[in-house]
Amino acid sequence: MHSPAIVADKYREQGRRLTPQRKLLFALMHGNETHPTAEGLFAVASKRMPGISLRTVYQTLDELSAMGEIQLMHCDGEAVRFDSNVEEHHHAVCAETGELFDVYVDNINSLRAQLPAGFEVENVSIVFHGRLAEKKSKSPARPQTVRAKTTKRAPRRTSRGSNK
Amino acid sequence: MHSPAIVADKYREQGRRLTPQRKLLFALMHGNETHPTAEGLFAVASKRMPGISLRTVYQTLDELSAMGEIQLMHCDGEAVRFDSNVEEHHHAVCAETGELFDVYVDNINSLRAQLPAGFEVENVSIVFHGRLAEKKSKSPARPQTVRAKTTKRAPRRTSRGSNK
DNA sequence: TGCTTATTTGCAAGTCATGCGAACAATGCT
DNA sequence: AGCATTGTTCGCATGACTTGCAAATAAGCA
Repeated sequence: MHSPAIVADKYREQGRRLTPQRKLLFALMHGNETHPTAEGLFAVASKRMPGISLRTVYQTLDELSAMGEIQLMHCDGEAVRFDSNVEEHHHAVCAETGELFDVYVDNINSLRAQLPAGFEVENVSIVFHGRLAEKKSKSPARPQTVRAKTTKRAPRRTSRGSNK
Repeated sequence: MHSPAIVADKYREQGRRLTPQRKLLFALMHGNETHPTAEGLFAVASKRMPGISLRTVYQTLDELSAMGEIQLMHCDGEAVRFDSNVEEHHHAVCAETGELFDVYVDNINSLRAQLPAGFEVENVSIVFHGRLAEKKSKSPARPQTVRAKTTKRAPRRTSRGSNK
């Protein structure tokens, strides 16, 4: 996502108005790597601007995504998460914490996939499910070859609806 | 998913009862490659057994997934789809029709991914988004190299809630 | 056949999102 | 600055998809 100033310009160019709510949300999303849900962002925004409406958060996020400034990301059956990173990238989800990380994969084209006849791929999304080992060493992330346990994918549980 | 007879045995072994509803649903899911939603399966089941409850369909599907006979599959923000294929495989979604196809990828381990430090991958899920070209030739699906347009991923729309 | 206990059902309730319209406020103009 | 115009915000209603619950049923067994 572009800087708040640039996004503001794009807004103006489109005849949209710059409200305090929008300014706040631009700032909160810029450089945000937490992949927040609307509710999550709303919670943060509410601290700085009590009274802001969840409806406005949804609305602004929708605008930003329509403008290509952020991306929507559905993970399992959870609430939509918003990603300020619009570069081509993928994700890793920690089964422990639910945290979501950006992952860059540089050789997607080398995948050998048995696609249906006549299927034209427009884009591929890859999600690595796993968990963060108890952080012992803190070696920086570096390219590595995936080594997924070749176990059958464990039936993941859905989880929308009541959870009381 | 195993044959209805085998699934029935597993049910009996677990002290579960064999009801007509369950038998029907076993039969409908066995070999089913349409990745139906609960509502979809309910619609089909209702024809053969008017009066069957959507609640029962959900319940039976949950049991089957808990027993590892089927898998849950979340695609974008849509309703959960149930997959009778529990082998390790992936999916392709047609943006045109929403159809979902099984895809086998044989060299996932060769992906070069920049994962967070200390992230242990348990499994990877890959979804190919694209569309089925107007079926002109009908050459059988054969292994091929993915050739995704390297365009930025188009912001996909979420779509739950009203659609009236 | 009669019991015991698992199931089925229908409805209420819950979560995440969007539709809608009235009250508000950013902009542009004078 | 004052005012009109029209885009925005906000709260509530509505909607889609699921799950919780409890009463009514019906498997499986003696």
